[in-house]
Amino acid sequence: MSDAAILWFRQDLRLADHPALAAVAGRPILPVYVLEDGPWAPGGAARWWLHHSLAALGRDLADRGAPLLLLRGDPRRLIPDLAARTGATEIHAGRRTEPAGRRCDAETHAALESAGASLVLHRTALLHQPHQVRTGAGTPYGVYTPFSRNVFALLEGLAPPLPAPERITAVASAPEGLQLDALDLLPRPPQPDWSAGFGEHWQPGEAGAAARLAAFLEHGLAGYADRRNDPGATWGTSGLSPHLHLGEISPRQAWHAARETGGQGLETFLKELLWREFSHHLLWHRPEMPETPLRTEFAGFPWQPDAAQLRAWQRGRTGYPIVDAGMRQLWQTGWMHNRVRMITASFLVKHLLQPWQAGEAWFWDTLVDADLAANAASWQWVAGCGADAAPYFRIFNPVLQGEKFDAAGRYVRRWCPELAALPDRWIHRPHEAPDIVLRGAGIALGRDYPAPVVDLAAGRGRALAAFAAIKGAAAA
DNA sequence: TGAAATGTTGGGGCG
DNA sequence: ACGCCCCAACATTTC
Repeated sequence: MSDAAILWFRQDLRLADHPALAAVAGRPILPVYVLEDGPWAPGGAARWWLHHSLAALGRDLADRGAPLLLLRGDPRRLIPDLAARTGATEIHAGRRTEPAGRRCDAETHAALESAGASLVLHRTALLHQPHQVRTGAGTPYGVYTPFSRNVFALLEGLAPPLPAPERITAVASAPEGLQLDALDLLPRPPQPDWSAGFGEHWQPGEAGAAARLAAFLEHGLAGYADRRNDPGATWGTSGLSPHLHLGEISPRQAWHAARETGGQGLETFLKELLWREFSHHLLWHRPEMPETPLRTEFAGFPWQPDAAQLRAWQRGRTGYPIVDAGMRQLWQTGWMHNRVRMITASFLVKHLLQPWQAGEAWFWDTLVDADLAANAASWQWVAGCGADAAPYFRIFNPVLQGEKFDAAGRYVRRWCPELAALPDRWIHRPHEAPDIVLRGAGIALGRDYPAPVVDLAAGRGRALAAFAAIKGAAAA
């Protein structure tokens, strides 16, 4: 029997602070990544990121002596097969929260066991353990505030991050690894490829993640509480979401580094990390969350699917500048500011009455940080059908939100440059601007910038009526 | 991690 | 000086 082990990378594409990697320290290992198909396989923008992240991990692993093996297919067959070929009896990996991943892991483990091997899971992606954290009543959490209070207390004893191993010994009989000149297995860019410009904004991979965290701690953390809601601010947010999603940096590294830096914005930042935990907690206990409203009365909600309305939203042509700026930032960079995600999502679901799943699907395809748990939980929160959701009648007015959070129009002018010459007074409401102002700014509505796709008051009224229609339907 | 409608208050113009 | 009206400004309620 060999003491060789397989290290199966999933959403933990790093070498530092990797408990599964640490668990096999000193043993010959075969690092492997499996590209899996399935209903929630990575979308277009996420595939761009994954491509570069795997290439970076492959380089780092090769440098340390154990090239990454990249496979495509069904792990329930591939992993036991690899175990047999290498003689490994232990396969180490990070625990997953996605329903398909959990099912796959359970079945892979069963297949391994019948061959005398096992799949050993570690906490690599989260700060808390969804299967262990419970309310006083023994039930899973459904409300953020008590959840965060409990987890905050638990994390007082959080162990420090683990160092990256300096050398990794490869198994003797390793199949051919990932070659940088043979990248054809790597995820393909989307077709048509809108991801060409993403590289100007992001550096996927563990080194890029570490650089991003360091820069945020230096420039962003102190002012985080004040600036995180200003979408035009320079260091308003951490920009860590895509790095965290693929585990190029662990939440534990971010948690400890932020606490060591300390200062004004610390609590706010830690709370945001816990929102990520909460989403995964919800998905663990409510695996239907990506497809089905958590509040059952929403099953009969009178959505009004409309391809043209959805299209206008997707392409940033709704006629409401803060919405259009957000959707264009998403398209051009693979990312959107959190405040603007809420505004655009609310607009789609409430003013346009499009099903939240349509927005969820678009974000899934276009966000580089698309995360099944966070995406589903957030859309349900906005739509009002989530466990801890905003009341349905809480409807964001995109004009007022724009004026409140982007008062100087910095964000709108950046992503909707055709509006740049409008004075601040009208930058969030071009449809109300006097003709002379529009002419002065060189804008003809309907030609240079769209007229509104919906009247805000009418859209609001329609949304409230739709909500009233399902009110009290739960008992039926 | 709302917005709009409605209600209340108080200063100031005015007869 | 006084009552009346207007209407910000703020508070409350309703969706």
